[in-house]
Amino acid sequence: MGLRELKKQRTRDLLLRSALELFAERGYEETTVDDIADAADVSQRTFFRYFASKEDAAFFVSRLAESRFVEAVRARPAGEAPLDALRLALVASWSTIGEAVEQLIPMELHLRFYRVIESTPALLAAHLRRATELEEEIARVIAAREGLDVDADPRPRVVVAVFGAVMRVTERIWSARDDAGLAALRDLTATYLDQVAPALTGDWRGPALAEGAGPTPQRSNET
Amino acid sequence: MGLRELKKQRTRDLLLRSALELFAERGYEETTVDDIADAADVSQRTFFRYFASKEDAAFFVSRLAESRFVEAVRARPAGEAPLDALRLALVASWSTIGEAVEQLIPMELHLRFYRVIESTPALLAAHLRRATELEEEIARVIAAREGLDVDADPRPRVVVAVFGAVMRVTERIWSARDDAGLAALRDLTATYLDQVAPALTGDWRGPALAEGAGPTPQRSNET
DNA sequence: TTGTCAACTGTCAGTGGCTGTCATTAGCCT
DNA sequence: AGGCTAATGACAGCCACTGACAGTTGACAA
Repeated sequence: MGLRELKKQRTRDLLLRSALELFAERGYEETTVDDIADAADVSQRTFFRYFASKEDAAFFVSRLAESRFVEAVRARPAGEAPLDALRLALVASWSTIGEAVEQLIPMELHLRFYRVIESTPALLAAHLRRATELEEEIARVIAAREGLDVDADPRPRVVVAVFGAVMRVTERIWSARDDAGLAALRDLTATYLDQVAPALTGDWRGPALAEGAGPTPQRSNET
Repeated sequence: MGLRELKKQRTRDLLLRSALELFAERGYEETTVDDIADAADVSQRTFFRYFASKEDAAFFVSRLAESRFVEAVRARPAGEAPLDALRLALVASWSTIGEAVEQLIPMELHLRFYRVIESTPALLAAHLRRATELEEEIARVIAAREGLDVDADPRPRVVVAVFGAVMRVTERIWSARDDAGLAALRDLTATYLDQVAPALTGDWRGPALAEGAGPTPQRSNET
């Protein structure tokens, strides 16, 4: 790799890290692109040569994680039921995603920024839009697995949408908690996914399975 | 009502109508706030005194519709299962929403603008964020119905999230079709809601119920 | 090594969304 | 009629973002 290439990568990395640190410290809206550029010792114009927008920088890490998850879904054996495949892909990609993130920035910073996303309307909106795009991509993967046409059969999009909805509820609850660590997110995800069937049943007198503000890890070590 | 009050209402109405018409005609991003203000013969500053943002004007009508839906959910008899209550509230509020919208702008314009939302990333993002806020509100209503605590029991948020997810998939598909009328949306909604259970089942060899690009109204007149 | 090309960067100017300020206008009330 | 106050317009300024142009620096061949 040439010197030029190396410098470029260093600049992008520095910009990314500076951006996320500033976002996590003082907030997204309170951080101007000029601030980020100054922190990385480049001009504002240069920032926009590396990132299409302020938002683009904010979701750079998420993009990586998402692509890993899609790969994991693709790698699932054909026999599994769609919803199982999604859940197992999530479990399987967990560590892979962790490594990929850590290659760019400390995981601690990523988690801290995740809470900024949830508490910043503009970022949350962008996050949700990106999530639906992801869902469309995954719906096509699921449809392909089952030999179906996404436009002819509603089910692929519906399962993926349901799965995604539960994931988002989980993220939301998790980010509002005090123990917003990786383990807590994994446990919460499992708990909420377990609630899909009970929640859709008319009979809510079934097991309530209280799992809320308190730190009540239900299941772990599923890797 | 005084003259002042009347003039204010007229101005807001004119601004709203001008905005939506311009959005529908030439696109959201292609329309500047100055354009809207000019069309309504006021200054740009005045536009921002009536609407907090360009986006705020875009979702003014949606806000009305959503509040009607929430009311409808609240009005559902306590005996119904949560998912049924949501679906029936939707059916029940259909006409009420229509009237409320028509009071502000022609329904045709509203439907046309709906497609602009889906095709404009910034608007779609805002729409999704607003949708999750709505879901939180409805989750609390559902929880109250069942005598549960939203933070202690995951199920209220999960059902609502699932319902919302299906609604959004429906909107998306609907807006991409040629016959994007009210009746088509109603039919599509019913079709997709019917697919929740089948989609979550592992067995996808069941009834495929092909309903896609083609104009294939499945059920109507459920009012 | 050196000269040339292409890539990278900084500077500057400009647009659009949005806000604060202040003077002016116009409805309201006595 | 005249004073009070809400509504408005005009102006200045911030921030995200973009296009244009010029200067700098790595890459590569002679």
